[in-house]
Amino acid sequence: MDETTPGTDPATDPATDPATTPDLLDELEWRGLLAHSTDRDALREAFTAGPVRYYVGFDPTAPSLHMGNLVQLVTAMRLQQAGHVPYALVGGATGMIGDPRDSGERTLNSLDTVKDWVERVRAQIEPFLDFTGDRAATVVNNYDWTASLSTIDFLRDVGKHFPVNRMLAREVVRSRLESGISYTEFSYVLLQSMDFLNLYRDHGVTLQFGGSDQWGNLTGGVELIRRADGGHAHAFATPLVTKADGTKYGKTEGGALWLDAEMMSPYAFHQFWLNVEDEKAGELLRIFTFLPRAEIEELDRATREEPWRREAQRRLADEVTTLVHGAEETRQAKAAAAALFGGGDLSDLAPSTLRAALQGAGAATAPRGSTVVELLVAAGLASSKGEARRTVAEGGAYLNNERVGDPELVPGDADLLAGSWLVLRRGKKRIAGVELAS
RNA sequence: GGCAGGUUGUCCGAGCGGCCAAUGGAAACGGACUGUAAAUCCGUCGGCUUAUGCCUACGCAGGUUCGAAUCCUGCACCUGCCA
Repeated sequence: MDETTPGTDPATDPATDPATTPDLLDELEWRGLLAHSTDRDALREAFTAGPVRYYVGFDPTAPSLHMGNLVQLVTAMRLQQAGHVPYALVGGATGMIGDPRDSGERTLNSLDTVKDWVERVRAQIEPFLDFTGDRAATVVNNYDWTASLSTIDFLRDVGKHFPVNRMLAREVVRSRLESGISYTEFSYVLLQSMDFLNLYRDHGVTLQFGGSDQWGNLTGGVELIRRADGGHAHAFATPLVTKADGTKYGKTEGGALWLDAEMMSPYAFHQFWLNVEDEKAGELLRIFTFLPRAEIEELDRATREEPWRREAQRRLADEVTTLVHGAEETRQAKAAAAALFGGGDLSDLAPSTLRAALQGAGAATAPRGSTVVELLVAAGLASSKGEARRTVAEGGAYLNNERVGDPELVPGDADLLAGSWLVLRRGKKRIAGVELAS
């Protein structure tokens, strides 16, 4: 992460360019960020009345945040840039419980694991927000006010405000009644609602947003503030980002779209956005970038009229990768892709360019004398020798951009690029470098 | 606590003594076509020194049998009905 976040660019910063920036609520609406919300007019009024303190939570369910969380991070940035005050909550407590999901009961993580993930998540969140000035962000951890809470207090002060019949009516809960749901997960909504109440009381926070799967938890908090304190708070939910066919993103390439560079290289991250379907490019530009309306509409037009140029995808990939990994990593990812997908002869590339490209795409080492099958496995392009053999048999294996027919082929010195490198490819897009140990 | 049903490969879901590494669908992967897009069509889809071979796998542990995902016993978990 570096300082090249779009927020620091005056040309795209809504807060410093009020003349071209419509009302914040209109802006969120235009970007398709309001999947659900409490009273919109009330929310609009609150936004115009003055700085709103708002919060968004991140549960440590993994060592890194992912694409779904990025929607919230970027949205939090938008609100801050529009003059409102962010509170980012890390779920040290809620992460110990786990919110109910359709796929079934979660496995509880240990306290140590959750604590470790909390710190990682906190570190990931911080670069996205501005911690200076009069709208400085604050990071809070719900473990701080939950850990010492007694069961009796919890049941009297919080539980009393939750009618079980209403809780049972929730979509997730209903869907889980057949397959089973523990009391622990069933109670999750109480914890998150209590978070909102606490932030409302102690920090004057009056708005919470989150993913649309959180809608029940968001309204739970609004309800609780009303019942417990007679207060009025707002909530909105961002849409679930899906592929053009409605299925979830991140099922390819072996898992979720992680923000952590160790878990997903900036190159792979950049490639993901670059390969987005035409129909989704505009939507994703609206959600994930700070490009102004006119520019996005121009990119929409480009996609419609000259889809093969993929201008929208290129711009999307550059913007989002820069936001998450910084300008330098983005430059390298692009350079790597240009070198590897350039279509030219790989041996024409300068050794330094090739090496840098392969480092970005993924590099491994293997002993000399390895067969193509062994190299594919070493490069991580196949998970077993059997799979590697199959790939060769299917005509999907390439060595230095040449299709390989013999699984037992042993590359010789003449095949080495930049001294000791081989470029392995599986299919059209999956590329990795292997350096032969001497 | 009682009775009934269930637990199969990444997921869903067949199989109900040998022909089962296990039908089918989805996902995924590869090819063709393209634009590193979508759709479509074709192929692949447990592992291994590629083998009329071995290993691992049908909730867990035992047992019956020449032979078990399939039968028996115990255990665990899930669901439903009754208390």
